[in-house]
Amino acid sequence: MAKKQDTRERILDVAEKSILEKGFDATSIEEIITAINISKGGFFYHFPDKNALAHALLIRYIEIENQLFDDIFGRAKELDDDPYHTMLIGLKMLAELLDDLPNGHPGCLIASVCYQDRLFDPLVKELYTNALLTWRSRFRTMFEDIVIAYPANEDVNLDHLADMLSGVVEGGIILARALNCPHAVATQILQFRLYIKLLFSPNQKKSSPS
Amino acid sequence: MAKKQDTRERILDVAEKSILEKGFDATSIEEIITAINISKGGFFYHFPDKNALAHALLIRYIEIENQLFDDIFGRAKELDDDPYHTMLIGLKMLAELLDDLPNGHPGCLIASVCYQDRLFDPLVKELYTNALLTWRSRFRTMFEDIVIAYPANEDVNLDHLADMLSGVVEGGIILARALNCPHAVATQILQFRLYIKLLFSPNQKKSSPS
DNA sequence: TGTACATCAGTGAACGCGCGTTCACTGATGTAC
DNA sequence: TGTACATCAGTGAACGCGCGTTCACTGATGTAC
Repeated sequence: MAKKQDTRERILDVAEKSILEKGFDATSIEEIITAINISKGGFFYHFPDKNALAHALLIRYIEIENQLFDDIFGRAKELDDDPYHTMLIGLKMLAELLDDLPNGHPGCLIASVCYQDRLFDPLVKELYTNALLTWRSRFRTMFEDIVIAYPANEDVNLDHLADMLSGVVEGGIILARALNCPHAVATQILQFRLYIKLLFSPNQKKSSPS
Repeated sequence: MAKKQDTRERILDVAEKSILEKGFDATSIEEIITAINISKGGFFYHFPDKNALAHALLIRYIEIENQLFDDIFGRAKELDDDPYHTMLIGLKMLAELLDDLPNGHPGCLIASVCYQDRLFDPLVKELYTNALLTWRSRFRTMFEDIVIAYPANEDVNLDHLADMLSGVVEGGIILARALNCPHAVATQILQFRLYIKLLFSPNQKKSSPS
């Protein structure tokens, strides 16, 4: 039972790594079971079919991501509970954390899967659509708190702003991979942080509408 | 000969569409030739193997993208050759253009391929790394021109800033796909535009260092 | 404590299907003289 | 203008390999009495 969970986790680990490097279809069950030394039957004992693997992988990935956001922005709030500064601290911590990963961020499962969405049943797409909507409302709430004390220097849609964090991370990961530069994720988050800083900065005049 | 180019283009068209939906490995030669009614031999007359297809696809994609940037920012400069305003106009035009596509942006081949990079030979990776570096230097040059007349309100690395345009577009496309919202690409570009606007805006005080 | 049975976490052989690639051939068009 | 030959843009059958999935079986552990 401890062993059951263990084997399952090992399947997920090695599958995730391979999927991020080659995509879902090119990741064969054969290669997964070879890597962790079990038989085909062993794999199908844990997952009814290959699609269930994608499903389980995404659930695990989203959970970890949520935990990470909870931890980071929770800690940021402890350090300074002014909403504007909580956000700036959290973003800096997020950038640092992603920059300190040994081999850089390995890639986002959501991006990988959403560029292959025709391979999966609609349940899988629903899974990551909901995750993105959760993140939108999480960060939107934080921006709403900011706006109360720090009116934005330009008209801005808070949903779009909240989505931008997810978008900048996804884009940063693609830059990191394509440019062979793991630091790109952190530098892009810091660009976003600067945008937030300027947007709600109290010590500048409201600029004229464009 | 007109026909040769025609068949080749039809292969590329249908392959690109499928690759953006399912990924490279899951896109079979069988399905491509069925879609455009040629035989297997017909496919292999145009491409020595499947990898050559990816190569040709990327070359074509990058060329089109370059042309698009030339057109948009060239036109923007015609409208207002002050570098700050050229940039703001170009970004708005880019957002509008991507928003007007009938079914939204179909996806970025570079993102698709870089999330499956173990499938390809190093030449393919080199191709899109170079493309990204080209775009970096293109936009960096534009920002250098801006900075002369409009000193930035915060310290910023112009390479990172230039990369951010590519990153925001990539991230925006992922948001658009994952949220079923084609407009996300445009809204994210407009967020980036607002960042640029604030960063170089002349009518605000320099804020204190963080 | 011993025994019978059930469940868990797999094994390993077999299957049929679809894939990428090869290759001998072909009919239409272009070129040389 | 006619003929011979070359090239172009494919056809279509054949190949072997690896894939996802099924299934009868198994040995270790847990549970009931």
